[in-house]
Amino acid sequence: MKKKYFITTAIPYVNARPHIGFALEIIQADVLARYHRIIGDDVRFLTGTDENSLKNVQAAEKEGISPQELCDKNAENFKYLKEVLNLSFDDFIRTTDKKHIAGAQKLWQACKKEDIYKKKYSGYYCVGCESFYMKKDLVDGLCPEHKTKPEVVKEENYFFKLSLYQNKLKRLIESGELDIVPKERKHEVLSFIEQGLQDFSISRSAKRAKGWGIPVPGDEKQIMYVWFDALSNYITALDYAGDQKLFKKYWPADVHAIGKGIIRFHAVYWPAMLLSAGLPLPKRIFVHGYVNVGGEKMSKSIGNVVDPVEMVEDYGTDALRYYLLREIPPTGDGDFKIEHFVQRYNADLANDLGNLVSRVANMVDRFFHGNLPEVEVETDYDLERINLLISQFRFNEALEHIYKIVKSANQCVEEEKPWELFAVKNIDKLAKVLTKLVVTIKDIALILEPFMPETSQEISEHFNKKKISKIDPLFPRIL
RNA sequence: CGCGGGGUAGAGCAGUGGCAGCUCGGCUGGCUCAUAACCAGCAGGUCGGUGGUUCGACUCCACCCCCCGCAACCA
Repeated sequence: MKKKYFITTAIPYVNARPHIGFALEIIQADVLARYHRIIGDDVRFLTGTDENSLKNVQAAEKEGISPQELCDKNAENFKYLKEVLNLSFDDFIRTTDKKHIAGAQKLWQACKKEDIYKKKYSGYYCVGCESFYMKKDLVDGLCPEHKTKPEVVKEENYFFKLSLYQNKLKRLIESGELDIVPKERKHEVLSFIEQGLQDFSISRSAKRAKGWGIPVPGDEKQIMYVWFDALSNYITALDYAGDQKLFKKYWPADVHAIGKGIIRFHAVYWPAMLLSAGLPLPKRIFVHGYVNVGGEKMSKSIGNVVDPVEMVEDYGTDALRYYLLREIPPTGDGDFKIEHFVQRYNADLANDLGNLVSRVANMVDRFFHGNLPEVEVETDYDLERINLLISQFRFNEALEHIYKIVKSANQCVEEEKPWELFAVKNIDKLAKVLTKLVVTIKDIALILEPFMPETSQEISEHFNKKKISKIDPLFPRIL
């Protein structure tokens, strides 16, 4: 019986194009998914889009189309990442999908009756922003965006009794039953819980949401708070509201991959919702950091948003995958700089790996006309170590380790000097040396598969041919 | 005292109670199979500051300074 492995990413809003930060998240998840398939697990890898936001209504109005049309159009930008980034996700959930809407409502109803209650709420509401502000966020009592005086709006919403779950959540997280990686994030969540959990609003008035969103079951004047809606995607995608075949097979999630900005929703709200509904909790939450650009936070107003699609058009999928996985620390913040990208590309991909492959292919071609005699060789590198690092989410270190093997292969060429062996006609030794190099390259290709699937396949195919010919540069240098 | 992360070579980053390390860049050699690639070596650091624990602190503790996120709908 195969072990199942269910991994998810967060579902981003569709009102902006995918940026490099989300690319990091989904690529990390892809590495895990691919790795677990290789070790024989029954993998399901889910991603999708969060579409029930008021912003979509506003943007659609501007373009003169319906919110659904806008979402349909924008969701394509995210689905398209599958080709652009060579991702292996099996399912793509949209929060406007029928099965999602039904599932979110089912989850709402599955929550304990006493956990959901109505409460009057008042706040400062800016008509321009169509959102509430806390008093402390106002500038001289005015909306920071529109500089207008917000209305004091009183509204009755549904609340979730999060406070009830404080101790239970603390216990589950402390014990690691709900594991949060890395430890710093776990401590952060625990310290947040210890400060005391407040009940949170899980609905808003349908009028204020302009009717866009998932209606609260039994009360069409209210729609669900987007987080209640969005979080449920992890089970609605598994047909939680349908035949539950997938749900029974794959839930609970083995890993939720998320960014540090939404950890509270995943580590506190979501488990509490599941507890209330009597459903199993995810096993692990993997929290990555943010990708800054040139030392600054990526933002539209600064205009420094990096588009992964453009990067791939310019440099290729595997180059981007490699850079993000190697250069950005898996759980800390990283800095994206095109100069560093070029440096990594030239040094690691072109000079070390690409050139190794070229020189070895060329020597086999030149010295043996592509036909290596069969010889036994031994290798001495530790591939298990790399698997361990991947399973611990240490992608950068795993790649570093792989590159030690690449480096040692290049050293081996220098030490053995195959061209000299050829010159003195020491063919036995020459065959051994080149065979060892070919075996090493094939192993490198295999172990690289989760990180750079296309490159891995290209190398494997070339070196598994009966006749090994010269090969075109895998990564031409960027000048 | 709101929460969290960080300060190590020119740049980017690892790191561990016991000689400070990696990559890039710079310099010097070697090699010619290869994508002007590869290999060896050299230069470059008071490991943010102060105090403490210790035979010994970059590492542990305390305090301080500086940078960066978050502070309840941003991956």
